[in-house]
Amino acid sequence: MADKITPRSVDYSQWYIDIVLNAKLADYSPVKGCMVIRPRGFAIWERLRDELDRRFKETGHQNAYFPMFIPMSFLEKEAEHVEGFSPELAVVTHAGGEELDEPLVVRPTSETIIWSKYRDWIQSWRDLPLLYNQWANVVRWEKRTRLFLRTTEFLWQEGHTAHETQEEAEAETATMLEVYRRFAEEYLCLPVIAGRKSDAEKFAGAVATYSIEAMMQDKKALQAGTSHFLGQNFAKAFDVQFQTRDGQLDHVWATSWGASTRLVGAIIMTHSDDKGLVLPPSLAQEEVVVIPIFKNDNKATVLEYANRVVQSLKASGRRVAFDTDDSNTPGWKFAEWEMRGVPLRVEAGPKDAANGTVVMVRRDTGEKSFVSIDDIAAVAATTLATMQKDLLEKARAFRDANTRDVVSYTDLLEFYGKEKKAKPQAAIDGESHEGTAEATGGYARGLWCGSRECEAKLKADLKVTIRNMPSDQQDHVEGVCCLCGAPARHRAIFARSY
RNA sequence: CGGGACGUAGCCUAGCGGCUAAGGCGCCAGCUUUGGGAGCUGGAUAUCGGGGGUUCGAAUCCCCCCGUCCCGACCA
Repeated sequence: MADKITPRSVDYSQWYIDIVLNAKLADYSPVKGCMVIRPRGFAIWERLRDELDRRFKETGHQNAYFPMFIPMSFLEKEAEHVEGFSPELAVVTHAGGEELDEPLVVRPTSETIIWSKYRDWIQSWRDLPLLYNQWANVVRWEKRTRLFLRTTEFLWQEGHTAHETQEEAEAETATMLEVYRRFAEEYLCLPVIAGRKSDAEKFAGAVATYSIEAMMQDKKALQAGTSHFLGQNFAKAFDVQFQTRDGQLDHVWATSWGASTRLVGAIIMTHSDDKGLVLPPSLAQEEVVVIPIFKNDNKATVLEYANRVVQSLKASGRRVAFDTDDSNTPGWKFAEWEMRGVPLRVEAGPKDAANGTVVMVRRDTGEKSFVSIDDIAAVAATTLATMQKDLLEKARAFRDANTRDVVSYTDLLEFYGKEKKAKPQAAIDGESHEGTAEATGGYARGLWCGSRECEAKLKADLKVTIRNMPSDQQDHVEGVCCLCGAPARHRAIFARSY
């Protein structure tokens, strides 16, 4: 098998690609910009999806499915929406051997087709709220793609809700942002900052966009989920009116919210190391791999012993892989299962069989311990629970260590380094490509006046953007904008981003 | 969409105008081994990314196209 994982310190982008490919999570496709998700990668998505779906249902949402083909004219009904998406649309012009009367857009998102139906389904305040979600694929023709992080076609869920009042819709937007925040932290071990996007970064057609932002190991930010307050924009575009409690007609208030297979990329980039994938136990296809270590003369004994270990773990509800292959050495298997990101490795050899113990090794820390076979199930359970907490805390500590408060433009310049680019080690060694952006900076937290000009200047000078304005940090915004010195209106998180 | 690098077996690489395209890893068979990526023997696998051109002769030189990666522009 491949043992080629480029160290992060040499080339972070290549490290990420090496992990995705070598851990067999995904592969390239014959169509540019698309990806094939392989079983080990899809298993992560499935677990993530099932848990998120559970949380949606817990908060009162139902699943539905809308078609992937959308009449071009639908998109054109909301001006900002079509303007935002038109550069990345895939359009079907021919079907059934004939040219279509009206081109069909392959959905880049489903607001328009969904609102065209909401118009039929909503008449009275008694029909509200409408809380629907769909799991689907969408297509956005991207110029520059990266496995999981930005692909032409990707999988996601999109929630679309309709409400009686503005307050109710805004509350829904906040509720779903909180669902994402908790899900990211509890289940994916991704510490995130929840907040509102600047106008420049908001969704095409939204009144306000909120996001959760995670920090990758190269200190760049990655948007891991979004929740939009759409106001009455789509209701007006699709003429969705309802009869209010006092007999008036009013347009409904809307939200939409989504998270995608990009989350898989975020998980890989947050937790993994130079040996391969590291996964939160919650997401791992197998939580434990049991590796028997035998010689020909003790093979039967060891396998029987190891099988007892496997049965004990399975009986306690663990997802277990049992690697009985006899053509590879234990060392090879250790490396292989580490690359695959299995959280716990249990080694059972002749010495262990004699002592009634096993060797247990944590993937995240490499820590080894000897455990009695009688305790294996209990110890595995507590160790996995600990790992789930530790991964979050490790990521949080990394983020906090790379977050700095800034008060002036000078601070920002110093933090991010003006146009600073480092040659990767490969280039220094005389090989290959131009420099990749050095892992400088991180999150800068500072005050902002709210002007588009300041934001644009920062992006032009340093490629740094406002990630969001943290919802829980908008009290006591007193002082001046760290960019222009005008009175500040918001506290913002700045970063380079994916 | 612009700039750069690359494309030879599943993967990595050699060959850079001349005979039957070479090696390592992996794969298959057998033997042997197994506590951190074992060893021996035998075997299979290449329209040299695709098309066109130059030439007596092209993996090798030229043109066009396609793809991947990196940088930029664009973008959630």
